[in-house]
Amino acid sequence: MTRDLYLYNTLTRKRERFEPLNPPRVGLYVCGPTVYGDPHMGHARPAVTFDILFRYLRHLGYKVRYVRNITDVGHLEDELANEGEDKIQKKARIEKLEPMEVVQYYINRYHYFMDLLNTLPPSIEPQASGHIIEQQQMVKEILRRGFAYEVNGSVYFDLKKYSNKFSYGTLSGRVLEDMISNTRDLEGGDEKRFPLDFALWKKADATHIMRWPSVWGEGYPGWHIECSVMGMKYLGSYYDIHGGGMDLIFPHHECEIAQSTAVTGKPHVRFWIHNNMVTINGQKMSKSKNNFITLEEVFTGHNELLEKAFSPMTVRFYMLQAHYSGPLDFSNEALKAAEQGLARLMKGMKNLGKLKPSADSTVNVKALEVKAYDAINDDMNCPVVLAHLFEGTRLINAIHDGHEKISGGDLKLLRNFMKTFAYDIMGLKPENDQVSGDSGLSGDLIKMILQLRQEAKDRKDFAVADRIRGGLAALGIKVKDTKDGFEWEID
RNA sequence: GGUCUCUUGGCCGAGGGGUUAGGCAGCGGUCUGCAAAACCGUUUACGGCGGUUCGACUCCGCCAGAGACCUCCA
Repeated sequence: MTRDLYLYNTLTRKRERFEPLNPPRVGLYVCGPTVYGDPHMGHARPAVTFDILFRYLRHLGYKVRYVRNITDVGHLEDELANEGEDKIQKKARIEKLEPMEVVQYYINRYHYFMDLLNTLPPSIEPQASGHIIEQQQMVKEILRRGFAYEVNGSVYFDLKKYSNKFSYGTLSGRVLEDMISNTRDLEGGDEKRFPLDFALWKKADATHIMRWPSVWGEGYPGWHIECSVMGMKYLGSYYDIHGGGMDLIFPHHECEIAQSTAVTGKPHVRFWIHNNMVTINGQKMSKSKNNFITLEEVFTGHNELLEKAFSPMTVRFYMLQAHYSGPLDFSNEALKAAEQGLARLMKGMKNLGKLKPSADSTVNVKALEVKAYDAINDDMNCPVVLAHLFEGTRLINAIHDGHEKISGGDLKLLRNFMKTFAYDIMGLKPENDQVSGDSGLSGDLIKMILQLRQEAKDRKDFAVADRIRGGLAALGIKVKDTKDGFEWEID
């Protein structure tokens, strides 16, 4: 019934059938944030993308270990030149905080906003700073195997030596020779034997705060080593899936592959999956371009590009309306459209509970379910899944209005289908449940006032009825008349 | 400069050689004291020029435009 799941593998540039290496277990590693700033729309994309994958793999019955790292050390401002400050340390200096204070603050922020987006927490969320010893061990092992060298207390990966035995650049489709001729700045760190060599361990100079003792002296790990180390520590030396933003393909993931391969002699990941970028006016949204919009700004509406606040589910829905592999352009209009669409879907979900079964069905629920599975199995085609959920919504409304009939068995099937796909797999959830207030004094007061308005309407005193409606509207309470009474909601 | 990708109707955004994506907006309608909401229905789309083909928006070539990576960024 569910058929096979196909995923696009960056490594082979093909869609491949997914099969766990060690069923029923699945190992999923995703690159998490570097915690030196507030999470923005760009961080939400991989979080949502791989949340869908996590949810769907679990839905298929796999025991998934989902590891998403936190980078809290070693990420320099300028990686190639091997200089520039550590991102965390820079923030700490500016804000006059302990580096770990910065880290903790942004981890908390990240968790808070990811939770609002209804992404499930990973099984393990390892921090680079908590795995210094393991990283040192791996660096030692790479050294022992002759794929690295030490200079003045720093250790660099020896790409020339590596590329004699293995090929570097397969993930990003690059050829080492081309890269040499095309590298903008061949000068870079003078300690390196070869310009494209990258740091595994860096000596900490006198001003560097984040430092750990090692056999090479006091220092800190290079950026790429943490993912090799933590992925293999928790998922084994060869695991199912590694995900992240496509901007990480080069050099981060390429270096990760090189490090892991240097140690085990083999690649460490079966499927590489990369989500595309969130753009704004067609340009990538990023820290360095300073064109990013934080999730807090979106959720509060405090940004000049936004004319109002948008809810977390609206953002989630908006992301799911595009396939993860394509760019997604951010705009107020797109979010507004998503908001309306989501509202329609959620109203359908609400009507679903009110449907009454008939003796027979005039709708084909089974076909709908099959199509939805086909869509999600086709490289997580969420836009098409949503299209089928809207088809389900259309059916629900038609049944609700008496244009179609549904049998008891089919109704059960339809409820299960809609809930499974909308809630369990797409990870959507109802929001704003203050409608038709049942909560507290103000809710009761509004209800009483509306009761009076109803009575005025019943005796055709529309002047009074309109005055009440207008008065409530001025207070931000929107009244909607229904067949058998009224509904209200706070704006 | 190198490598790669993209160009779909008013907007967002799927898709694939011949058969309805979907959402939003617009328009028409149902309902309603009015309004709002809701629901139903609905309009001409595939950058340009060639080629392959019985048939291409879908494959190939060229041109134009946009973008990504080649420093850090999800």
